[in-house]
Amino acid sequence: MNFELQHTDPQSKARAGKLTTDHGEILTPIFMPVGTAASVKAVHQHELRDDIKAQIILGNTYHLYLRPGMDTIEKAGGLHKFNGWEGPILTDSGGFQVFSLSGQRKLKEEGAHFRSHLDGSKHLFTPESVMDIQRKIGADIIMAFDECPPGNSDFEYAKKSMELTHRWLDRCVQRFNETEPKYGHSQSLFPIVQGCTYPDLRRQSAEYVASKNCDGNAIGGLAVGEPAEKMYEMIEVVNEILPTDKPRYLMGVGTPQNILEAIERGVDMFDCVMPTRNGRNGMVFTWNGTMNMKNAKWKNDFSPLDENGTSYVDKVYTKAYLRHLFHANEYLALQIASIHNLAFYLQLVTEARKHIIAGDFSTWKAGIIQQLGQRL
RNA sequence: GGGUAGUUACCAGAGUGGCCAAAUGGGGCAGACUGUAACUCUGCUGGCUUACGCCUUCGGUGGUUCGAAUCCACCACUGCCCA
Repeated sequence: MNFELQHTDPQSKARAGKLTTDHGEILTPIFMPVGTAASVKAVHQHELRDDIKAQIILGNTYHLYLRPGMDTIEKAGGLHKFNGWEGPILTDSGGFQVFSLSGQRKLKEEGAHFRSHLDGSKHLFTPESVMDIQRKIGADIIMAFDECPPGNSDFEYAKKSMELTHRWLDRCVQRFNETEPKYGHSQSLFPIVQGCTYPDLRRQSAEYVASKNCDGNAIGGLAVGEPAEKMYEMIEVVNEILPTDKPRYLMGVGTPQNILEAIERGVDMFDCVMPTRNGRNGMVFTWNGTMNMKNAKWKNDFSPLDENGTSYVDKVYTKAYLRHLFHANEYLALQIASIHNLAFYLQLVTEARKHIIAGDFSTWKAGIIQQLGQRL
């Protein structure tokens, strides 16, 4: 994998770059649609590729390990073959599930013991097993196994958690270096900075992560309950330390505003369930703010879903029609909203990239943030 | 014509003397959602009120009772069965 830093915004830390994988190029900053269970929910691959113009999608170690299981993924020839997505894929390590399914897990030095949310069966994830699983899944970018502590963790817990994540990182790197890709294309391991909302811990973690000299670096443990300003502050602290010649991935973030703020602070890659999950729940993102498509106000609004949108769904379907589909509980509602929102998120980062290259990112961003804050 | 069951809020449907402005669904109106246990979850849904609370409701009218959606009488309407 190769990363080329192409432009840096003169007014800020925003960057434009090009990431090259064996499955294709990724122009940054980029948003990566989340496809947890080998599927970006409600969206076909051709829509992702041709309409949304997704350049890379996510999969999830925890979910794929439980179902369909590694046996099936291996027999399929890896995740790319299994789900028919020919572009780059990144897999999350399951560290976040250890956090979000916290009622069912026990953390130990060796790894995380947890129960399946599907059938209650007991499992153990270790840094080594998670590397092995991600070799079998075969994503282009794989993530280190970390602990993601809650945003309101106290310093002592955050410190212990970070140190555990660092020890796990050593083991991930070692296992990664001892093993080979299975399907003829290369894989890169990204380590994850933790440290909660404590600048000292974040610095320490960023130093540690940077010292591993991996192909790219991730910032985890943000947008987990802390105020947005804290998140921005942590991004600034961390990006002072993470190398500029490697891509930086802010995990799980976020709102369009969050993404623009993070781009301005030097982040290159994003993923978030928001466009898809919130879309399925009726929320549509536009340049002028969000719309709750279930609301009565759209009942007889026959204007296009989004006049400024780039997706075909924006012109073909009206607001009134989408509202009707949500009320009628039609599957098409989920598809339209998901496709629109993902296309919007990709348009957002594509526009950001253009303005970084044009050299007026910060000015442009300030205006856009204003518009995005509205509730339509 | 005879018998029988019923009539409860937008709909369906519990409730059969006080704890009932009335369970529960659905529908409706809002809100939430950030490395997806999520086509999910939360709140509201007679009127006035921020709230406490007050007022008007359970087919209609009249009655019994300290007190009625609940008991009685008559009337109206509906379903089913028999002619």
